[in-house]
Amino acid sequence: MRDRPHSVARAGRPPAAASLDLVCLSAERHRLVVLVDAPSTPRAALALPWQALDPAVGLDLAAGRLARERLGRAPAWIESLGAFGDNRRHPSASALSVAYVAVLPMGSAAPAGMQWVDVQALGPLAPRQDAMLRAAATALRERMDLVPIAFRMLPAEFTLSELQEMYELLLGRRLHKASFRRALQGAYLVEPTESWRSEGRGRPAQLFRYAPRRRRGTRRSVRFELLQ
Amino acid sequence: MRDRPHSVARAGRPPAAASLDLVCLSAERHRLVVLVDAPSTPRAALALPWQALDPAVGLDLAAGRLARERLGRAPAWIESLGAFGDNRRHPSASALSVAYVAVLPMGSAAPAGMQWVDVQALGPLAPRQDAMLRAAATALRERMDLVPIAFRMLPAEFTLSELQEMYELLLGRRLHKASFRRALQGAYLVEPTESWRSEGRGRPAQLFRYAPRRRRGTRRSVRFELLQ
DNA sequence: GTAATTAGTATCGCTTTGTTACTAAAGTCA
DNA sequence: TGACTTTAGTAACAAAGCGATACTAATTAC
Repeated sequence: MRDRPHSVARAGRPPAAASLDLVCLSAERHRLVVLVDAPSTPRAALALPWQALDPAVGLDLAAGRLARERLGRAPAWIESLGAFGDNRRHPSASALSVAYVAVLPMGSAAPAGMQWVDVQALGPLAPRQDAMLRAAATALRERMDLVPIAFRMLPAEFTLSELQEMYELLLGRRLHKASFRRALQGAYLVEPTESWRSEGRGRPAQLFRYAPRRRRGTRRSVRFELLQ
Repeated sequence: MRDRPHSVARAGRPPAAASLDLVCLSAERHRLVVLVDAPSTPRAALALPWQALDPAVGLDLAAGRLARERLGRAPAWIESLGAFGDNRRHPSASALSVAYVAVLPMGSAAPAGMQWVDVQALGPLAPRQDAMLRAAATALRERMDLVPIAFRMLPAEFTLSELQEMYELLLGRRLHKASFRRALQGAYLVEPTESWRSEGRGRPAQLFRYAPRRRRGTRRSVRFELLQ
């Protein structure tokens, strides 16, 4: 077994001052999945990938490196999730953790030594990492209006039904097909490709790609209905 | 001069592993203001309030205490802003900082030894604290749809014109009076009081208070227009 | 008194949105 | 082959939302 960062704490050396954790999310068959280290024994506790925080390296840079190292590729999107340190246990035994949230397109294979796990049916996670996971899921939902997260969780070419299903997965509710497409068209965010995909039964679907175009900034009224 | 947390670094002792910083925002005459330590000399650099992070205390708890200590009262709203550590200088000389953002109602007096400063016309701030301030202003704008931030930046009783001006200040654009009030009424967020306020010229305005009522969850369509 | 100023509302027309219903193109199965 | 099912995609209508203009109301300034 390779010498993983875990061993810093496991070996009994003084725990690092802080850890850097990665919540990497993706989708699989209408389920939100998170990337965890494959447990060495079937009953071992699961853990999000993490490493000791190197004070000499900037956070964004260190998080990007951690992601590329563990994923074998750059994530489709990564952003700071925040600091976590409310006395909840963490595999590093550190008092403080800095977490980043990242996404991969659905269907990405799990890197060696890791696996995708349904966030709904997730085994025991250290309490602080559990808080990170819940914060990450909330962050995806709250930021998908501002950042093209749903598009990043799809392959480069996708059908509009896949896009709508991704939105439904992240929002946790059903959307209306005609309204969804009308709003999407009005936003000039996608462009059609020449390809069509036939997926078993039914009419083939046209493939689109994310290609946002400059459009008139139509600032809308204030939304009060999400408050409280 | 009292022994401020600053002296931890200034005295030449080993810098703390991390700092805990507070970006406390409020409003003054259509300007967003931030609370800074009053400089000892007129040309000294300004600094956001901060202290060395105690690893034994949870982050939310420590931030709440720091706020109450420095403000002399609990803030009207406080929330984690994130971790900052990208090699930018910080008064603590620490490699890592955890920041919280808080708001006080407009018109709150600055505590002793501190002052409100217009965020637009702000003197030199340590680069990392400058990044926190910009992140805090962005966080207010992006989260005011989900959290009643504008209401927390007003006194308990306020006029609808004051509320609209607060929204305009945070959003950075003008809003339409009739539309604003129609949307507000439809959301059942405020209730009128018996009081009216006469503010110099013009017709007196009725005072309202924030009193959100249970309302039918009218989930709306997806917003694509803020993307990219 | 009249004018100016701010608060608050009514109404109109346009846009956005939800719904129902439709057409299109594929597979399934008798 | 042809009826049925399934999924993709669109049309059309009604209802709701929204922006603009214009109005009334209550106060101060003169």
